[in-house]
Amino acid sequence: MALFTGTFENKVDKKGRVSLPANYRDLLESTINNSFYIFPSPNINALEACDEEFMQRVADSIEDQADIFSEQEDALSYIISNAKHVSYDSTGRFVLPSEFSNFANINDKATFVGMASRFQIWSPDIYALRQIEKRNNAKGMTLKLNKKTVTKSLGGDND
Amino acid sequence: MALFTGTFENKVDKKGRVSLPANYRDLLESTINNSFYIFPSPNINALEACDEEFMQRVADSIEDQADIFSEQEDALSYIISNAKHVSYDSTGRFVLPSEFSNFANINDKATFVGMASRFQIWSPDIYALRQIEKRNNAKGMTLKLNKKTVTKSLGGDND
DNA sequence: TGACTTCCCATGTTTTCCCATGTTATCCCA
DNA sequence: TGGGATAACATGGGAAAACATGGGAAGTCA
Repeated sequence: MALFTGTFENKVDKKGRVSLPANYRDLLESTINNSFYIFPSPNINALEACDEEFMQRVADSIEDQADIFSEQEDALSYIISNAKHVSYDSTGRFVLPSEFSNFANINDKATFVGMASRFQIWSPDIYALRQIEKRNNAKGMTLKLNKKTVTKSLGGDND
Repeated sequence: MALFTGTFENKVDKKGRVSLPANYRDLLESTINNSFYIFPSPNINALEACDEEFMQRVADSIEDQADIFSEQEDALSYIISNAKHVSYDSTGRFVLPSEFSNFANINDKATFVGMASRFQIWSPDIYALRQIEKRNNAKGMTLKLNKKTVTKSLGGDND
């Protein structure tokens, strides 16, 4: 699975085109048609983006975890139904749909934020504020690392 | 998993290039593209670096400990979001991104410090001070080693 | 036909790659 | 074990490639 890391700021031109950061493109290169998915975040004032594999996990989670017609299903299907499948051209640019840039208050610049198996797209101003918060939170917070020898291979894993 | 040990001081040239200590390179040689990850430490005035396996552990741990799209997840993602994937060339050098050298007050020299499964990158001056502190703290301390024959927790693979 | 979208080419900047050099560490043989 | 030969390493600098970005032509849809 892709491992999106780092933060990048790119320009949005008058046509709504943005360069997808080059190393994100590398992580997506296995995908068909140089494409990925964008959807508005359920919780925050930003966009989320992911590859096909991740989106499939979301879809599978609906079937496995959520009772049909439940609120959980609502939340997950919100993602599915609002996700746009976009592809980037030979120069690495994609068109950020206007309803998405409106949603996330993105004007002439966009900040890409790696979130491991997916990434976010923010208005740089809004993200700058969030980043400070994030660092402050990170200071106090402890993350217990999983045991070593992560058994990706065993299929039936142990949690 | 890699075992980074020792301390090394290398020069940062005007292009921001630094030689990764040769024995660190050996430890990373199995990685794709001779690459590793750098991120600002959440707690100290230095940079942290690790291989892909370690970063994947961080990602997996977050996924296990926090719900997706949650506040908790967002805070824990500080490392991932700020980690840059860098690779070193055939002469063993990588480019230290300027935002990182600024963060860690690194100018023309950098100190590499092995920390077992990862390593740190310091401003030599700051590290020298910190080193004295560290030794003073260590003086009175007793340390209990793990049992020998490190059990790989999952009983799974030894490679 | 007009508005919008996609593709292609152009450009300046940044980054990466390649070759060169001096120094240090390692090897080898007497 | 001494000392020269050889290889490994850290470092400099220039050339080539990659990248982000702008603009226009061609294509598409209603």
